[in-house]
Parts: sequence; C-alpha cells; structure tokens
Amino acid sequence: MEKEQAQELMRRLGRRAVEIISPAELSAKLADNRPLRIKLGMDPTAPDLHLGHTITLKAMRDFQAAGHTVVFLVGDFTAAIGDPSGRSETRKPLDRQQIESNAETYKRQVFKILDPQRTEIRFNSEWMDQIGLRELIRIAAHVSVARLLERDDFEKRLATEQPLFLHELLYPLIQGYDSVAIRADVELGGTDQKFNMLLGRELQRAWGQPPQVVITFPLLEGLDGVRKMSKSLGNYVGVTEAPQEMFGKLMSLDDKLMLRYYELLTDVDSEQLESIKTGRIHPMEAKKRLAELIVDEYHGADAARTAREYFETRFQRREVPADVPVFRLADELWICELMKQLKFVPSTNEARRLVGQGAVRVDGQPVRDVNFHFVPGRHRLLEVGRRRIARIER
RNA sequence: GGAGAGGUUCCCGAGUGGCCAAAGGGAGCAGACUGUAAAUCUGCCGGCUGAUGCCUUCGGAGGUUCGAAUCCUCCCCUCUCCA
Repeated sequence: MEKEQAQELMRRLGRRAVEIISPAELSAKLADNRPLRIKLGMDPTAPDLHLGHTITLKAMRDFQAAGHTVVFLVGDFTAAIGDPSGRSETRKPLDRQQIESNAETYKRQVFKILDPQRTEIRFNSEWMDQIGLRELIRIAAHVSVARLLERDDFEKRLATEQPLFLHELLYPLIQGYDSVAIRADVELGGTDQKFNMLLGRELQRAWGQPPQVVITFPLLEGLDGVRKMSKSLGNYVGVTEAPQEMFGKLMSLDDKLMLRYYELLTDVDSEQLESIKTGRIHPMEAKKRLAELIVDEYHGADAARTAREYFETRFQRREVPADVPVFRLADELWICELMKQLKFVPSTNEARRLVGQGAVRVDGQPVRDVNFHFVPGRHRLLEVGRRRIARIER
C-alpha cells in the first residue's frame, strides 16, 4: 500500500464522508502497510439494495481498491432482534429461512459494487450464539443507560410515548461487540449508525483492541424528497431494477434533490455541478444526464441510452415506443378483467375506477364504458395511466 | 402490585347504539397543467358483483340488542404516574 494510494483513498473518502473519527487514527492505520479490516454490517431484513446503500458501499470499494478487506457481516443473529435505528416502531424478528434467503439476495447485490475477492463473509451468529448471559452482562456493563437513551430515535420514542423494548436497547451493544469479534479496523455507515459504531470503539477498547475508525456518510433522501430512502417507505430506487424503471423513477425526482443525488451518487466534478446549480443546463436535461449516469452504472451504457430513448418517446412525446411488452390473448375479454390479468391493477374495483377516471386507453382512444370488451386482433394497444402499457396480440 | 389513559381502514387521527366502509389530514393512484419535477386544481382511494346487491374491517373471544367501532364480560397489548 503505497503512500499515494492511501492519500487517494483519503481524498475520495473526504468527498462524501460526514465525519471521520478520527482522521489521525485513520492515517495511522493506513500507514501500517497491512490490509485493514473494514466492517460492513448488514441486517438481513430488507434484501433489496437501493441507491442509498451504495454511498457507503462505494466507499468500501475504495478501500478494497487500496488493498483492504471488507468483512461483510450478515447480522443473522441481530435480525432476530430488529435494529431500532431511525425507527419509530419495533421491528418484527425474522425466521431463520427468511434470513438466509435475504442474506443470499443481499450478497448477490452487494457484489455489484464490491470486489468478492477482497470480501470476507461472516455471520454474527457464529459468536453470538456462544455468548452466555454472563458475557452479555459483561458487555452491558460498559454502557450507561443515560448514554443509550441519548440516542435520537430512542429519545423520540420515549417522548412520543411509543413503546421501546429492552431488547432494542441491546441492539447497539451487539453491533458493537461484532466489531470486537471481527477485529474491525474501520466501520462505515450512515449517520444514523454513528452511535452504534462509536459503541464498537468503546467495547474494542474494553477488550484490549485498538478502536475502529468510524466514518459516517450522509443518508440519501428518497424519491419523496423528505424521508430517507428505504424500501419500506417505497421511495427507493433499487440497484437491480430494470433500466427503464430506474430511469423513470429518477426523472420523477424533485429538482431540489437533483444536486444532492449528483453529489452523492456520481463522480461529476464541481464545475459541472456548478453549471447545473446556476441553471446553465436545463434542469430537465440535467436530470436526464443524472438518470443516464446511474443506469449506466448498473446496466451499462447501452441500457442507459435505451432507457433515455424510451423515456423520451413514451413520456415526452407521448408516443408508443417500439419495445412495449407483448401479451397474448386468445378471445375477447372484459377490459377490467384484462387489466387484472396483466397485473396492471390489484383488483377489479381498481380497474373500474380507472376506467371511470378516463385513465384507460385502447389504441389511443379513452375507454369510458366499464363494460368495454377488448377484442384481440381488432384492438392492439392497452394503456392504463401513463406508466402501464401493453400490446395485446392474439 | 396500585391508579389513570389508550389500541380505529397504509400512516396520523375523529367517531361513544342505527344516517358508518367509518370525518379530517398525510401517503398513494388518476385527470388537468407541465419538464412523468415542484406548485396548484379536480376526482378516486376495502373486496366481490359487468345490473340490484352482497361480504370483510374498528386489539382478541364471547354476550346484550331488531341493530354494535360504539353497551356488558373476560382476555391480550401499549403509555403515564406511584411502588
């Protein structure tokens, strides 16, 4: 690990990190000339990786590029507790099978960004299952209750008279102890993880280990522009989503968030950011570029260009793109039933409503009659709202 | 252990015997406008029923009543204060 490499790493981290605790310790560790162990904790509850996760993951990849090792820690044990971070309510624990399949999915997605060659996969049940009550109490003796309750989310729960359970209080301790178990040198995470990560430092000290360096990264706001991106809030862009889908979702982003996405998700230089900020580039165009950059990252340049073209034809020019999904239909069918079979709507009632609201078009003509029948051969194209579209063939 | 408050549709929250599939807000969906942005306006927003209508829902289980989210009994859960 050359000096320049370490400097480059520091530079890249500095670009996005909110806080490094502490930079001096990090420099010292980097100067050690050995592969550092970078902890990546994963709570296998939401198996879909989204753009918000990629911020820390990319930082980890930067570490890997500099020769360090990422310890990908599957919190299988922890999942049975439920991370209360940023939560206003208690999480439900998962069963073994769910955890395993989630971990598998997560792993596959993580390696879209990380280098598998420099990743070590561990499960925290390895050591957590061995811990007895005696040991747990020993760990707990290092954290004062006041300290624990200072945490924003805990504090808020108490303030709003929401339930807060003892096991949730234990979560940070367990996450902290993971750092001891894997002898982490560095832990990266969102700012909401700061407390947990700092606790890791304290426990490491208590166990006679050099404390890990903690680096926090900003939390990315979701598509709603308000709450942080998360699957359960439905305001996310998943890294495995189809190019068109990704592009479309990103285009629906509030202009106000565009710069933030640029800063956190792309490597666009400050000069270009400036021209977006000042409006020299039309926001619409700037957003298209953003969407293209991101789609490119996960699906390649061709897919990105296609997605852009699709968007332009379909939504800007309101034309029918060439590659519309095609479905087969043998006989004529009631329009509502057809919509349901195509999974365009969850229920017949929903289909009825949409027809009533003039959202359904066949061959470009709005269908106003709920009793309309789609006749394959005579009718070809079904559109529901702006997003749902299908070609129907016999 | 004692005293009090409370659990309502995706979320918040009103509703204390029929007019309640349940006010209002948020989210979501659709339409207008537009840059599928924001803002704004309008409509929809449990399911089945292509007509009438039917079914499921107000923490759970029973009960009273012609009729229950609303009343009674038991149970489960949460919060606050006291211990």
